Amino acid sequence: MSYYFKFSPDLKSITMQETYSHASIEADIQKYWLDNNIFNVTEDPDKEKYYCLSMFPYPSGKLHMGHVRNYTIGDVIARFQRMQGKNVMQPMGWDAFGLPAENAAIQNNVPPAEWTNKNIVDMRSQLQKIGLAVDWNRELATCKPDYYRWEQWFFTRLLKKGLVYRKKATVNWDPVDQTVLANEQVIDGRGWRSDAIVEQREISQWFLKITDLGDELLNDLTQLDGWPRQVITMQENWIGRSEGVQLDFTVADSEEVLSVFTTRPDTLMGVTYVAIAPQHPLALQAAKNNATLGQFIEECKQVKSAEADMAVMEKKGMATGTYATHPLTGKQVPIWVANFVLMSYGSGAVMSVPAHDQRDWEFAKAYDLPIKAVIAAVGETSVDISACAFTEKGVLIDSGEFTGLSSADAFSKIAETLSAQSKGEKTVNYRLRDWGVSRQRYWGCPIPIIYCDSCGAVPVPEADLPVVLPEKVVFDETGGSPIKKMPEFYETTCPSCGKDATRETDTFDTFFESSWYYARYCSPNNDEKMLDERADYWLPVDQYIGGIEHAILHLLYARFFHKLMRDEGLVKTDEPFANLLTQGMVLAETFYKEPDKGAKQWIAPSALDINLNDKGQVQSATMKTDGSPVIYAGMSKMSKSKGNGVDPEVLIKQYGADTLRLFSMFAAPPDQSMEWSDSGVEGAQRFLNRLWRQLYLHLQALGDSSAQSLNPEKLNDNESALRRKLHLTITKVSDDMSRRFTFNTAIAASMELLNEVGRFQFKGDNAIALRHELLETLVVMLSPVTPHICQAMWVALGHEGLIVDQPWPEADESALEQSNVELMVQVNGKLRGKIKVAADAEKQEIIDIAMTEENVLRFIEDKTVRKTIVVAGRLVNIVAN
RNA sequence: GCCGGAGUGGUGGAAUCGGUAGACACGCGGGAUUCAAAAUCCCGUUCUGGUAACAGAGUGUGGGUUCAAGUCCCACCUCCGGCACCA
Repeated sequence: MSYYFKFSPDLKSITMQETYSHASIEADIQKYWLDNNIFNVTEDPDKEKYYCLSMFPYPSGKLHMGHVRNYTIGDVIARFQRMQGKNVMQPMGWDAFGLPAENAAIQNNVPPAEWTNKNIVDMRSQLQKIGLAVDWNRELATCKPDYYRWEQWFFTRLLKKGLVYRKKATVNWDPVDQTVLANEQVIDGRGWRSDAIVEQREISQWFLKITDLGDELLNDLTQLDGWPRQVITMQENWIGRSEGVQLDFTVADSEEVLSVFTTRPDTLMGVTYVAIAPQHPLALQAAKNNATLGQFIEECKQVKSAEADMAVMEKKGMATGTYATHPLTGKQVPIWVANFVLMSYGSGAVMSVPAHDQRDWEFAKAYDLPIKAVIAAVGETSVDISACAFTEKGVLIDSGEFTGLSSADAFSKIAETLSAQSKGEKTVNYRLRDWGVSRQRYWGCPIPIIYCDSCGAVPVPEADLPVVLPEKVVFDETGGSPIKKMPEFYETTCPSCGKDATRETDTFDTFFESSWYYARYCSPNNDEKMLDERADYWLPVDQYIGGIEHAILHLLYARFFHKLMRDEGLVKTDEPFANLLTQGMVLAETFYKEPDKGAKQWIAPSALDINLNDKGQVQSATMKTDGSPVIYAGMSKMSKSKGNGVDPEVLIKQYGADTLRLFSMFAAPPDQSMEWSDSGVEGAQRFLNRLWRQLYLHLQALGDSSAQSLNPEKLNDNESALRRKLHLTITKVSDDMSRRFTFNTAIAASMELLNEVGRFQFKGDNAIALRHELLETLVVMLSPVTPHICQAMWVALGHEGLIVDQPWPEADESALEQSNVELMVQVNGKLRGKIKVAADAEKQEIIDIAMTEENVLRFIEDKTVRKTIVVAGRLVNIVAN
């Protein structure tokens, strides 16, 4: 193998050839970084710390472009911050529990642990080829007992504090495979393997009281000014704090009470029925003597409990035949079973005011229930209750003693009246529901609980932790959890009384692991404690980077967990992530064939000949194998199922990591989706080649002599303008990198500058010195994005050591000054000319010059000037008619 | 359905605080180099009219505010993300 150039092992010299080859350079530099622990960091109280974190990957076995994009964004930020002089920590690890390992186990007959561990090895080596500035000493995998033991311990602490409880909740039950299915395993209401109609089943599960911290989770969002506005809004809406009244309807001829929450107690006098969930005990009771009702309740079990499914399904209901007593009027209203009322949300019952709630209105219309208007519009607006519900606030009518009150007054008055009679109370309610953490799956962290007939649910004592998940298991076709069939796992004795007892076989939701990994990175290898004082140095995370799809669940659970850890004295801050950057998806072209019968068959673009028209659009595509035509389906998310993914490992081999990184950062701003383009990658490579060649030619011109120091005073006008451009570019790139995170425009500005350097005639030693400043600065500014080639060029420029330890360039204010500025001249808002004026010209002077501009005159000569507007440094607008 | 976001040339995108629409790149067209090709370099490239200068139109659709709107306001259309057991 021949090397175009070769580093000396100490990074002290390089023989630069005319053309750039990534092959040897990248591997050499990566090895240097790893061997010399360049990115391993320790706590240094004298330096400003910077914790840069990208969401850790699920070890699927194959790196995809989404990963490359995510980790490159983080890496660019980490390197940039290090060049700002900060003590930067960028860790990496594995979100290693989860469903895909179980699927692989069924498919390939490999135990999930073995499959996962192999994937981690493969993916680590793929990740390292991207050239990330990662401290690999901190690596963790959530499926290792030394990680998950701490969340088991923490769970038992929470249990003792009363923040954990057990209640029944619905799951998707596959009656054929006799197993619980994840939502994604239910397709059109059927089990993905068995094709059996899935039922909703109620089983006992563990919950964390996230609603206890609802107010704090909401209020502390105001601390997160480094988060995108949209994510804050989504979290606010998700938490959905509302103030209302919790009130009781008594069930006629019974001791039972139906407790309901309403945000509109002012409409209480308009209640004409009460709706309860199909699983509600009262519904089940009523069904005992009512076969039709029983059948309806059975049907309701077939609707998936996902909110989206609930929202679009047909609203159905049936009368129970029982009645509830209105708390104020004492009148009887019918109790209906409704398929849209969730048992697991609130008390499983709602009061219905069809006149003033659209969903209740539609239900009442469908089942011919009475509609009683109790709110009238304020002012002249008339309300037609027969067309739709009137949901605004207004003035109470037909409401007995409350008639005439405004909605706001009635809210308090009715709440007081209920309270005085002990029938209700003002309450704060959240849309947010408590976090169900039980999963009936194998590949997860065992929930550390032992069930004893005498003592109940007993937490596993600290000394017995961790409860280790057995890794040598055999999966059967149904996908049921193997540990549920392993007596050697679940048979145990009660820690309290010593009698025979049963271990919990459910495992934690994998969001449990991802809720605190960012903190554990700060205290690696501590087998005495979950976290230690090192976490106080690093936390909070200064910059968190990950997919927008995690905007709600993961980020909310992690914020919640952080507050729980704070209350336990494990961390000192209120919030885990000071700044958040949400990256968009990676898209690629998709093609499919549509067989006569059956579903679309997706074809990988690599298997096709794609014909473009003369405008470069996809015209048609045919199979490489037999020339048969396929259909172009536009851009969609890269995925296995659509076969439109590209393999980063192959691309790195072909183009190099720098080219791939450069393209990923250049193609779109990080928060937008990014379209994959083969020719775009080639364009990125061309740019690196041009940069390399410019530097090569420059160094050739210099020969053995080193560049003179630049004398800015002696530059001619063109040279000064070019130098001004350089320092403007420094300002722009610095802002793009640190504040805006628009790496695409930072790169574009560097390209623009290099284009000018290529066109410029540098004559004389001082001009050559200017070119040296230009190229050297470009190399430094591009180094966070393309660290390998820039390191090589840095050495070629005659420097020793690491470019990542160079200070970031600062713009020279004196280079930015200019004597003349160009202004646009508009007439009636339309651009008609351009003028050059002195930078300090007065307004009148500018207008006078603008008025003499030939093309401007054409548009104003037969008109009267009514107004002139001068925007400093930008434009002049002359209003004339 | 609910919550959040996005729509700009042939394409990805730029225009940061209401002030030059289309930076930068891809693609395409033309040229140079070459025996030829690849690679590289140079020029052109929103649309319409015009040799050109220039003019008119133009940022999903329809209205509005303003000297000035891709940017602000109202209504709508389409696409994307999330909706609690995919991660």
